[in-house]
Amino acid sequence: MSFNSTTNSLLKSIPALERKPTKAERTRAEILQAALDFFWSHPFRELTIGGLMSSTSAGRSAFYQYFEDLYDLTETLLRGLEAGILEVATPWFEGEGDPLPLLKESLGGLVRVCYERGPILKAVSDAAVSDERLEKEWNGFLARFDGAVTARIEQQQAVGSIPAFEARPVAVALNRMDAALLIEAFGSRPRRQPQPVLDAITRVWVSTLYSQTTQRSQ
Amino acid sequence: MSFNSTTNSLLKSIPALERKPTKAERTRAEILQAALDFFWSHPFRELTIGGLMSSTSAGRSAFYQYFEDLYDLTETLLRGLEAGILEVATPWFEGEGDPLPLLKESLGGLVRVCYERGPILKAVSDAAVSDERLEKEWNGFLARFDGAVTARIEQQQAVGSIPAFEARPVAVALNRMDAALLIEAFGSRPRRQPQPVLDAITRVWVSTLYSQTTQRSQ
DNA sequence: CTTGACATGTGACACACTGTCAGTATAAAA
DNA sequence: TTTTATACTGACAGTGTGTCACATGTCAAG
Repeated sequence: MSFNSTTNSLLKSIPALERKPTKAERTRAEILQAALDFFWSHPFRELTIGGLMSSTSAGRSAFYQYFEDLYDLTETLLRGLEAGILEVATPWFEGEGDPLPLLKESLGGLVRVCYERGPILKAVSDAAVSDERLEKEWNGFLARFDGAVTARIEQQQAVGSIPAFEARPVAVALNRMDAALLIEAFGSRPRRQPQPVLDAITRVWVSTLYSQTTQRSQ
Repeated sequence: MSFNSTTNSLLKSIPALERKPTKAERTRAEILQAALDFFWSHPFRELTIGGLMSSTSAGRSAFYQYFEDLYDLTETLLRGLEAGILEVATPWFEGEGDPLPLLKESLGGLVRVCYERGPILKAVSDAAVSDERLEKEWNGFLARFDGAVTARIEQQQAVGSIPAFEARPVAVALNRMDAALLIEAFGSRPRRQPQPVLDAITRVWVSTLYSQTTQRSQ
């Protein structure tokens, strides 16, 4: 009754240029899909090349035709995730007009994407600590958001919608909070309810950036 | 001119009951110290039992007399760190009177302790993703702070010093931000300046908890 | 001291996983 | 079909782990 409906979801070929995927493309997609399925029910540490490949039609050695190692594979998943997140974050990053609704829209999109692909997020961040190369990619991924948020804060500080303070450390703080919270909430089953997570994140962002605070100095 | 001044810093025996440490205690302390030294200049992933023990006076197998594996050793370091942090966090958790200065004192202490022992923090959080047992300990460690912060928020919401909202998710968000930021800032050399980190953390905590926000609803 | 008993440490082993390579099978092109 | 390039495989060596029987060290009682 059911069949694997997402096997080719990773190819994302441009419809116009569609053509029969070659054997190599199919095997590669099969491996990626197997990894993805795995991450929905197991942590990264339990993944081995042998185990992964035995859930595909190819033997263990075939893995090395497509990926250097498990971290390389994981990096591929990260790239897809980054694209997805960047897309939903656009409103606040680039939108015009009242920034508060834009921020809320972006945070809502972020939570939605991470709810849908939480295990990828968790797998990547787990894997990153064990591999220098992937760790750099992961840090780069985070740093790109840090940069974008910093720029946006500074731009809005210039026009007075955000109070004056050193933008980057606050941007980093907010982004790290997002990442840690989203991983914890949606990284593995059972996932938490998205709404309270969104509410908490929104509260912290909004009060940090858009509330007229009366912070007494030291 | 210099000598290893901290070799026995891990024993922490009660001064009154001091007595000559047995051979086993000395070896154990030597291993812990070697690990600590290691973490100041290398990430957890580069630690192996063989490498660790070859920087001590004992052979590789002796390691297993004292620890189950590297995660067990790392757990020992976590326990010491938790004690240190709990101590400096007391003011806001338990103090009486105007909560804002208490919070600032606690956050200041937190940043100071983590600046001093950042590599431990990073080593533990790195190691945790690779080992189920240590991961549980680490989550427990975080959860204890979540609980304490949640309780404190709710108590102050009851007396009106903090606005009404669901306390736990916000507590979790703030704690995860702290952890991620402190690890990133102080987890490995070169460490960042403590002051901007403290400022950013303080800003987020204070504006989230103690500023009269005018958050427009959705 | 010397002895004995217990505490501490060791070398050698089996295991699991990794990454490589020469050679084979299979798919695609001619 | 034949040819050629591509995809795949099994066997191997390497690295690190954890365990075991045995060796060595320590220290108190005789």
